[in-house]
Amino acid sequence: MPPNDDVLIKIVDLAQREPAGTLASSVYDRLRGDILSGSLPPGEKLRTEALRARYEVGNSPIREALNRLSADGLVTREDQKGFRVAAASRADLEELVKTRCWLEQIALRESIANGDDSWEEGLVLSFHRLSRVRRSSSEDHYSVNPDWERLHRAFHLALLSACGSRWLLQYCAQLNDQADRYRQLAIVVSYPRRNELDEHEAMMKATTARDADERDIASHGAL
Amino acid sequence: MPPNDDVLIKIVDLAQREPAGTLASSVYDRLRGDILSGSLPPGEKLRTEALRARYEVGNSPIREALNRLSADGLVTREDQKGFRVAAASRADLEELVKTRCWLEQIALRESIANGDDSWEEGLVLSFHRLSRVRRSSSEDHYSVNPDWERLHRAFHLALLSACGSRWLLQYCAQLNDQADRYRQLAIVVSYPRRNELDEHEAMMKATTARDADERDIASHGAL
DNA sequence: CAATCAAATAATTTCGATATTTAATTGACC
DNA sequence: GGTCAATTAAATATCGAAATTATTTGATTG
Repeated sequence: MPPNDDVLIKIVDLAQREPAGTLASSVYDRLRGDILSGSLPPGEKLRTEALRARYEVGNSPIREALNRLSADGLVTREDQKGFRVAAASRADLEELVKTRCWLEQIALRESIANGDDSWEEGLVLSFHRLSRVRRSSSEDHYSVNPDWERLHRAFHLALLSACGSRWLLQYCAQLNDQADRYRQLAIVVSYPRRNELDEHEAMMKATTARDADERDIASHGAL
Repeated sequence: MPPNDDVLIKIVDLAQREPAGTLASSVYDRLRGDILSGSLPPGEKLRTEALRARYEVGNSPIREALNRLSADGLVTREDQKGFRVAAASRADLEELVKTRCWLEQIALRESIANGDDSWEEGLVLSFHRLSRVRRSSSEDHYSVNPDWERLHRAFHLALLSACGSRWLLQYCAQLNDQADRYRQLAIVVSYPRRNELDEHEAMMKATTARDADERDIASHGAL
């Protein structure tokens, strides 16, 4: 079983996403982005009609996207009552952070134990890409830089990509999404102040050195 | 935050499922059952037309069900190429078992640490219900007993239901589904020979006694 | 005979409209 | 004035057909 290469390639290439081949997938991507960025706030009712207007497609693709997102946990669905953006609360966030810690700890441990050369290469590559873009797309005030967000996500998943379980990897990705959303929701009030670039470099170096005891790696960016 | 009660009630009432309120949900349930039971084998192409005939509904509910199932990992989707029942392989099974161990270990540990009285009650109730139905619906040869399957699933999830993370719980449920499928796929060749009733009772007693060291609990039924 | 290209066929995806269900509003009655 | 029932309005869920895309078939050519 050599899933490492497959997974790695997939993860690394998460960095530059290909255009969606179908309307439903395109709507899925855009809707997902709008939820993660917070431009569709938690609890917001997602009416077919409004979304049709927003994304300029028929109702079938909308409905398909919503169904996928509801299985992802970004949208809630109630039979005969339609869809809403998933709620957000302090309690949910605590649950989320806790779970993310549990799972990423395992994934990182296994990744370090099993990672091969191509994993390390992917790691270095991901880091390099991440280090070349700015956190904010503006200089003075913070405004979300989509490139950075994508590369940041790719870097984190590259770390875990050799854990040997597609299931675990997928779950970590899902929890990452959720955490991203909370970060976006919170970010308007606190412009990031840490030196994240250095943090990321340290993470990479510690990891490639197989230094599993840097356990706070997993908790980095837990909001 | 008291999510325990909500979750518990939800888990316990997984035992008797309510009728689906919408066609799409009904198709989702039936299709899911047919995949888990193996009557739709791994890799099988899922053509809209064939499913329309099989479940006697229109196009839209089928498609919605398939989209949800694909996010659940029971169905694979490729843009412009339709849907298939998720593949099954020895390698996948090993990955699955490994992941299930990791996650259930955490969930059980946390459940034992956090579980309250109502959790224990739910556990006893689930066990009682499970103990009153037979593994096989026939006496001499094995044939799947849907009641047992449902109650078995509910019992396992009741064990983990106090883990304090809906995410983790959902992941465990998902992995349980996958394992169920593999069990069904394998079961034709090996009629179960263990005394599962006793096993389950031991699991319950060890757990309510807060005996976290019975670590092989988590690996029970790992196929 | 193998390979390539084009037409025909089949399957997926999408749309517009209809039927059903839920939510809101009105109006009567206590 | 408030509550409940009936009616209206809105939204969801579903259908059947049209449009787009993949696959197969068959003919032609090197």
